[in-house]
Amino acid sequence: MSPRGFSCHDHATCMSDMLERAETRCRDKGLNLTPVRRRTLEILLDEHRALGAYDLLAQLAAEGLGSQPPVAYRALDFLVNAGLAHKIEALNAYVACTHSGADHAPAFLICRGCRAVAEASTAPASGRLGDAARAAGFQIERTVVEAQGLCPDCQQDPAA
Amino acid sequence: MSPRGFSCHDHATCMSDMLERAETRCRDKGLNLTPVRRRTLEILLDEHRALGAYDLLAQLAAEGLGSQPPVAYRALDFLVNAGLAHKIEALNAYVACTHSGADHAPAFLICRGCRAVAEASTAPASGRLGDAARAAGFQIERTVVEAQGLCPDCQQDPAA
DNA sequence: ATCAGGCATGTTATAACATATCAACCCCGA
DNA sequence: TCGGGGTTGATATGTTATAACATGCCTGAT
Repeated sequence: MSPRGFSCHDHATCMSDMLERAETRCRDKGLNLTPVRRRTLEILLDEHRALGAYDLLAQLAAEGLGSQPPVAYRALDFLVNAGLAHKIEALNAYVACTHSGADHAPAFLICRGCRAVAEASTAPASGRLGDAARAAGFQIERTVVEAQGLCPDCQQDPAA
Repeated sequence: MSPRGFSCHDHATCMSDMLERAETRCRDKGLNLTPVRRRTLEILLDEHRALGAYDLLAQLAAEGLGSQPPVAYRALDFLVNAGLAHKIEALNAYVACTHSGADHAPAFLICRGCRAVAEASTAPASGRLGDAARAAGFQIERTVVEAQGLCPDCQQDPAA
């Protein structure tokens, strides 16, 4: 499970690490990590928290990489399909994937204070939801598992 | 876990049952189940699947119960806060609660074919996500657990 | 060499989801 | 009767997401 996201870390190394993995992954899978897509991923990695599509778009626009909504949504779709980013349904926002390995069923701890997101893995079909699905004859294709609350830092915060 | 929603049942009885429970619950808690709120719940119960706020609004409007978005959102907020309905985050849509008991941490099986929704319960802090949260010092306040896929009926369907 | 096809991007417009704000009303208790 | 809380009415706007169509660019087949 080892979540990531609420702990201090060498951010520069973390980012370059993840980017490199993303490039390898795309090369291996025949995917085209174009400048807009790469830059979108960089922004997500850099923030290390959930960003709305329009937040991203503003950044991209400021850098001359496109200013209309489809630009952001296309880049995000690509990243999500490539497994390099995830959508946080409870926030309508997006985060970079921090488990750069193979396909996985992600689960998230989402801080309502700072929108920081820690990613963990779930066993999709195991557990009680899987039992319920099997009992009902329901075929699971995708799972959304998100816990909202306060991260250690924000628990200290007066604003909390 | 016993999911509900993909099985045949006596719908009329189911509805009147749930409505009665909702009324009892509101009376006990000093909540005011007004006509708009009650009708909104009825529509959700009747459909037995995820409805968008604007779908609901259209129904309400057709019945002369208000035609502007706030009408629907207020009613839905009330029902969600009262525990009589849930929001399906992955669809930005709403369903009637089928576990009319006390507060619970719901989990959903959502059919992408017909938008039918079965509700189950999760143990919020148990399981692997709870482990990860404790390990990270994260304080969970709310969980979103949603599985998307195909219900038994839609698995047969040619359109699937 | 050229042209068809795929893929990425540019551009405009609009759909779909959600909330802020203020006014009016109604009921109940002081 | 006055005032306050809660509900509704109404207008406007904010936020998130996609449809639809045009353009450019590379590449491989002929």
